[in-house]
Amino acid sequence: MAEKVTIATVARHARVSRQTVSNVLNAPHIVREETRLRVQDAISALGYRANQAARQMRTGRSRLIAARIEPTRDGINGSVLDRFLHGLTETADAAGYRVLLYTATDDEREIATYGDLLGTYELDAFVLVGTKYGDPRTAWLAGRDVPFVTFGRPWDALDAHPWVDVDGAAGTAQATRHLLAAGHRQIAFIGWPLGSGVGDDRRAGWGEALRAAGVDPTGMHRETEDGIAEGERLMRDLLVTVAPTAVVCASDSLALGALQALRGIHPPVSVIGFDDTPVAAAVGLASVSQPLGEAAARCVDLLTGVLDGNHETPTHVLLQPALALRHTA
Amino acid sequence: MAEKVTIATVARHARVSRQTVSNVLNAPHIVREETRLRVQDAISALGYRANQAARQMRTGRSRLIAARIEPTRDGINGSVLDRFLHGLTETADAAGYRVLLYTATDDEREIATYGDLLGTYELDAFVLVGTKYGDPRTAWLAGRDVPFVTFGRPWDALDAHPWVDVDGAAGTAQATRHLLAAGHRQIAFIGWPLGSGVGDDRRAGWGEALRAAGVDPTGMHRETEDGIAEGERLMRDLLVTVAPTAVVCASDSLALGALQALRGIHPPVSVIGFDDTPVAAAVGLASVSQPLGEAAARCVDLLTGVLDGNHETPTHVLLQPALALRHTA
DNA sequence: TATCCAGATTGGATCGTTCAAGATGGCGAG
DNA sequence: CTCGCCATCTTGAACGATCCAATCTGGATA
Repeated sequence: MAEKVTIATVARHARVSRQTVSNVLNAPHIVREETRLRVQDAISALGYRANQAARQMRTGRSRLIAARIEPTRDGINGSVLDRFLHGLTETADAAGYRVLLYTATDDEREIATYGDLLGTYELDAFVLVGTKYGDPRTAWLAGRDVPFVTFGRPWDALDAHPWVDVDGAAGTAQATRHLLAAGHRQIAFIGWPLGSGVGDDRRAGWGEALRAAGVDPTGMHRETEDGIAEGERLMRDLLVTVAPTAVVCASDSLALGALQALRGIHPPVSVIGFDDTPVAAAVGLASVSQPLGEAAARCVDLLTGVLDGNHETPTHVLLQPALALRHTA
Repeated sequence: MAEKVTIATVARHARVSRQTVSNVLNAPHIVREETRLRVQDAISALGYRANQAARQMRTGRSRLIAARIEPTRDGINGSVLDRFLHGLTETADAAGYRVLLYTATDDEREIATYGDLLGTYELDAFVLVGTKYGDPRTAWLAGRDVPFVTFGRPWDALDAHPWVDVDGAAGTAQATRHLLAAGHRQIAFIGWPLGSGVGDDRRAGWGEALRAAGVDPTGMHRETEDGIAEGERLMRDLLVTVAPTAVVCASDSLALGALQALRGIHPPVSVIGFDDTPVAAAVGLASVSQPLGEAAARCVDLLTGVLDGNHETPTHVLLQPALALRHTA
């Protein structure tokens, strides 16, 4: 087993002091070029890597970002988080940060976990996915000046903290316009109960697109909890009440349910889902696709901006989704 | 902002020395009960949390486990990793460890990342998902005595390192027996090219179950890369060549392809997939379900066993899958 | 030649914890 | 009574990096 290589080893090898090596790493511009090159040679020759624990003790920064991983609930939307996390890990890595996972069963426990992570690991920042009205987690973090970014807008106070989000209304509007352009006029919407920021946003995009085209959306939407069975139930209801020729859904789960309700129906009713999950791709369901890798990258950008004390960076980023067209639309 | 609470703060508050506080935390049995309680009161009164960086500097252990997160390839199987990671995070947490994510595009880079993570963060252990014949990653880790566990057997040397796996052969055998019991005799198999450990295992389970029932599996299987389109193609081929009444697939992707090829075919052909992904649940595809949470928990068990120097724990765990029956079988 | 200054380099202190070794006090055996 | 032992607790040093202040160096200036 090779001896442990510390900054002192490098210093001896390059015939300089520890501090000079440290300067080469943290403030290269104040070291004479000749010396700098000698030190860098020694670093690569010895395979030196700065010990993060020691560095952290002095600087108080861990270069660690925390992200929550949830049990996949209905299972379909799980892959959204999966892809987001992948992007986050990749971008954070490039920025010199690592992603630490945590789980929690409820808000209270999650906040307790924050305290634990901050106290023991001195985490630099948090990334929260999905926030709700009056979220106690963001309030707790903000109250302690802990840097964090949310993927998802804080619907009740847009300037409360940095966030990255995808413009859901634009997505459903785009889907609706696509259906309008295909000649549809009876375009229904299946979404989530009133009062959820994301759900209301997606419904609003559909309604506005219809009104802009001179079509009255009144009575053409239905609300329920997420899930395939629920989607199927509401689609059956729509069929007998308003007989739409197309439907836009707030999620792929709902859209899949709708598809099942529409099996065998003629003429075929167009369906567009939301999230472009693998399930959608698998069954050929058209869906609104969120740029998750881009969203993750922007989260890291915002965080590094805050962490490096760069207050000029924007604190809100709203990305545009794309429509993934498949044979259901 | 409250002052930073260190072990010295606690020591003063409880009127003992630093070392006694440390002993209460790490070796409670050598501290007199009265003293121990006084210290514990001080700890909770002050909200003290041991600083991991300082601890790590002294002990050389980070209480960090690394796991790789991959971009979801065909998208369907991504959720498998997702669920595994969730279980890993949860169980590791309970054992006092945290999960750190990393990504890498190829083996060489992944190994470079190992060096980085070990050198900079002094990671305690790695969890690898999926290994292949002659995997350079496990060889590298083993060569440096880095503790690690794989989820998936090392097919070429079962005793090379600790692993947890799910008995794929048992899963396909169970699926096949279910079909046999339903009266099928013409049961085909769609799997992956010969030479992959996992693929060969799953095919073997199917073949053995058939032979055990006195049915000759010769000519009843087809091989291809994973994917929905490929599954569809091979199913069409099977239909015209051997006309099976049921088919077992090595993955849900292949099974979904098979389902598409079978749409409208009468009498219906039964299909059973593998992995019980959300897609399977969504479309009603019967599938072999892996106990992913259990697998993750066992991985953590094995790792803590190795890390705590407990060499009596078993080093291999083979879990049994369950059959999730749905309307396709 | 002496002085000064900016830039480069040096040694010591420090972060919070655990390890190793030493101090204290009570109790039983010789 | 004294010694040694055990249980318990305390003290000093170390982990590996960065920060701080002091020192060194070489060239320009008086």
